[in-house]
Amino acid sequence: MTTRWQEIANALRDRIEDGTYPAGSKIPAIPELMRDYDVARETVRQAVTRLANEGLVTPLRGVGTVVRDTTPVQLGYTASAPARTWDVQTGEEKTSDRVIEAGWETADEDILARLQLPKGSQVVHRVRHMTRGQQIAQVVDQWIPDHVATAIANTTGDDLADANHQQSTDLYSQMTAAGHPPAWDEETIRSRMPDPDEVAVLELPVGVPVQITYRVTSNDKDQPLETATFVAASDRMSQTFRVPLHYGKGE
Amino acid sequence: MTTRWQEIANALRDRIEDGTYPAGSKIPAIPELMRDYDVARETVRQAVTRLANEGLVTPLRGVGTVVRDTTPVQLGYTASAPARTWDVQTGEEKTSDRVIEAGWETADEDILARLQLPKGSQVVHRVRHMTRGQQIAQVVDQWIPDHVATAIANTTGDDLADANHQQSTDLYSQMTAAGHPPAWDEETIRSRMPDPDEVAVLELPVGVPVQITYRVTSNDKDQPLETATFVAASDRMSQTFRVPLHYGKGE
DNA sequence: GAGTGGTCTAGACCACCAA
DNA sequence: TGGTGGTCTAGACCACTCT
Repeated sequence: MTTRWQEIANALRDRIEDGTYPAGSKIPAIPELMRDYDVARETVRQAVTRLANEGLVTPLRGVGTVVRDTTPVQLGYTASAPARTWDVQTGEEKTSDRVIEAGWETADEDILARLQLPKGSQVVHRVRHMTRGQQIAQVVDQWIPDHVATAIANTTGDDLADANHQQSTDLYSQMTAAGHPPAWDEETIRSRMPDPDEVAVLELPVGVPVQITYRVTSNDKDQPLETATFVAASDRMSQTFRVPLHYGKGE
Repeated sequence: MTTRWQEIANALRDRIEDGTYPAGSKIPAIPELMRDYDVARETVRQAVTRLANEGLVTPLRGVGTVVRDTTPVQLGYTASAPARTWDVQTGEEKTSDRVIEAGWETADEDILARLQLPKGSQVVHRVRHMTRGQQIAQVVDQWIPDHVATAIANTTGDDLADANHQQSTDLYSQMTAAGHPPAWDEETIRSRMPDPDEVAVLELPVGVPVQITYRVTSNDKDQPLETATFVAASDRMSQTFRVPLHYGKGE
């Protein structure tokens, strides 16, 4: 059984996918769809809302319902991509990475587990915003254990817990300088629909999920040096990994 | 300005998050919410629909609107996790990996680019379903160039283009046996809302995005041996990568 | 059968944008 | 000012589940 609003949604989706309504154009206005399909306003709205939740269109008050550009981000299949890249799609937009908040805090249970620290441990907590163009593409929560942050402060003079003290060099280099070179990290990726806070910060359109990355960075003795949680707008970010395999060499 | 339905959605979300309505329980029925907030039926439905689209609840006809278990999948922060794992969350459920379709086809533009093949090249195309428990967790589309598939057929006798010919050994081992050992792969991950087909195949609840992985596997001369597109239900799958870093050793 | 959610209507009012 | 989408109502009927 397909309902009335599903019929309408399917018909509109077909026309979006076959190019009848190309990206940037508008689908017919609600009153027009009401006449076309001889249904009530709310029925049309149900259909349009569905398409919005699929990420296909963005309704704009006073303007119309415009078709979004959902071009797959999968451009740039160069075999030599770096381990972690921004999307190639939009080319030369300006990117930045700013520390918004920083300070000491008592780590909660989750962070303690990730960093393998005893209960009550102090850590440096930093919040970073990574932007591309005018929009925030990614929010990063980062935690660094006491002894690592202190070592960096003593060696390089950089106070990680001070948001105004902008570090020019990246954290991994600072760790290395402080005698804690990172050897590997482990990244776990999942995605889900955003909560209202995330919608606000990332300025997410309806129907765009967030991609979450949990990272733990460790040294060559498998001792955690840092952990971070990345929350990325999935229409602005993708991640690429290069994974070494071990075949044909005695395995 | 917060609208009436947003108020209701926010109130319900708060109670879900603070544990008043724990996972598996039901939020109040629509008629009850109508009385509580003194609004019309559609207004309540709007609020509930929103929560469903956020992935927090699943309305069930004849039953009620139940709170979904959104426990983060981030369990198992063992520093020694394998490069690619199923979620640890649900423990010992049975998993399977079945070839649903297989055959030769002329590769389209996208696949040609990934495999660095000339126009008109023939490839083996396989569709696999990876299930956990009763549900399909992941759909895999896989393409293998002519010369690799032929080499495997000649060496091992396994016909990749035959869905009924179930291979017991995995593809990477078959490649290695056929003289094409894979050296590394590159995986690009993004996520988006599912289209209706994906909703049907993966039996996705409302509000659950799909996580897409594009993989290209290459040999030590950077020649592509295989490419695949994974479409995973993001509430059933997460991916973990272990990334080697290069600090403190002359860099 | 009683209770749940799902669809749909006809009409109203509001917020927003562009000419 | 006229057209766009967004919210809300009061009521109806339907599909489904459980007892």
